Amino acid sequence: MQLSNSSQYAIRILAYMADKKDSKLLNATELAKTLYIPYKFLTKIMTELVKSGLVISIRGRDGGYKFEKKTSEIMVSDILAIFNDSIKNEQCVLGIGFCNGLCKCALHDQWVEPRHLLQKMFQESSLEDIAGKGCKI
Amino acid sequence: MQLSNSSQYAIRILAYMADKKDSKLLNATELAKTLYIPYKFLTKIMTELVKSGLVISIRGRDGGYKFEKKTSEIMVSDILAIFNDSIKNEQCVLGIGFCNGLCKCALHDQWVEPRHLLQKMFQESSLEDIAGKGCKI
DNA sequence: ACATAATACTACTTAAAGGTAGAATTAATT
DNA sequence: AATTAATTCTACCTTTAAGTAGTATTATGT
Repeated sequence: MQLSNSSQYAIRILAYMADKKDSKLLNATELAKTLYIPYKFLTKIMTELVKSGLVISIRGRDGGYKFEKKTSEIMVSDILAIFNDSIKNEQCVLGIGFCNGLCKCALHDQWVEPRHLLQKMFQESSLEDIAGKGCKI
Repeated sequence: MQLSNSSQYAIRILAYMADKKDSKLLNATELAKTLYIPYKFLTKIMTELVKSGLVISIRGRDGGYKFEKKTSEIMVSDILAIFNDSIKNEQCVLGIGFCNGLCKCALHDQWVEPRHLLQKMFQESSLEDIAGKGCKI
């Protein structure tokens, strides 16, 4: 019952970047060291974030990453979507095919509220909101 | 963001068994067919449940499984514990080492309430409560 | 032009979850 | 005693997530 490592890392990276958004560019080496994320894995994740249009990359010497969009416009749920970690309404806690009003799983009724709260949490938290909150590690 | 297959299967199996608890014994073949769970994987899971003391197995002809404890005394959280799927208080949504009051992750404050609701859901749902609710598949 | 320092790409390796196969064991019925 | 139908054990296979390695590409500064 947890997010994938990629999602966790991505949120931590972007929250850190949001905190430091005054600085022009942040490069992979610095991010990896600061956040204790394996360098090669981090660059893989960053490339995903670039392809998804959340951040821009500048290659070559003095290059690095910066946001493409405003941090107030990037929600945590947007990040989860990139790594197929979204919590969908149809998602059944017991993994049965169709879990809705007609045919619902044994835990369906209990699951509705926590799921909704999770969705709300991810959909309503922007990077601006969470920037610089708490520790990095 | 979901339970392991083993946990999902185990809950579905036990909820079904709780529903049919009038019948003396339920065997793996019937459970696998009814619940559309791969037979061999189901027996593997059942053996875990036996070892954990939730159910008793009777070997040999006319054998099968039945509950060791009352279904009102088995909570969903007990099942999750068997498959290392419990939601713990220390569990950080962003996977950082120590996420508490002193050093907390960027999403810590938002995570507290959903996590608590999830824990509550699992800790307060007994097999008796969820027996026979909804569909099986 | 060249050296340097950065990202991007391709491919591979490792670890864990998910699932399968087959033989061994057990117990009831005949 | 033999047959049958059930669980259990050991070992393996498959798939996916996680992580690594090496090279190619790009752009800056000298």
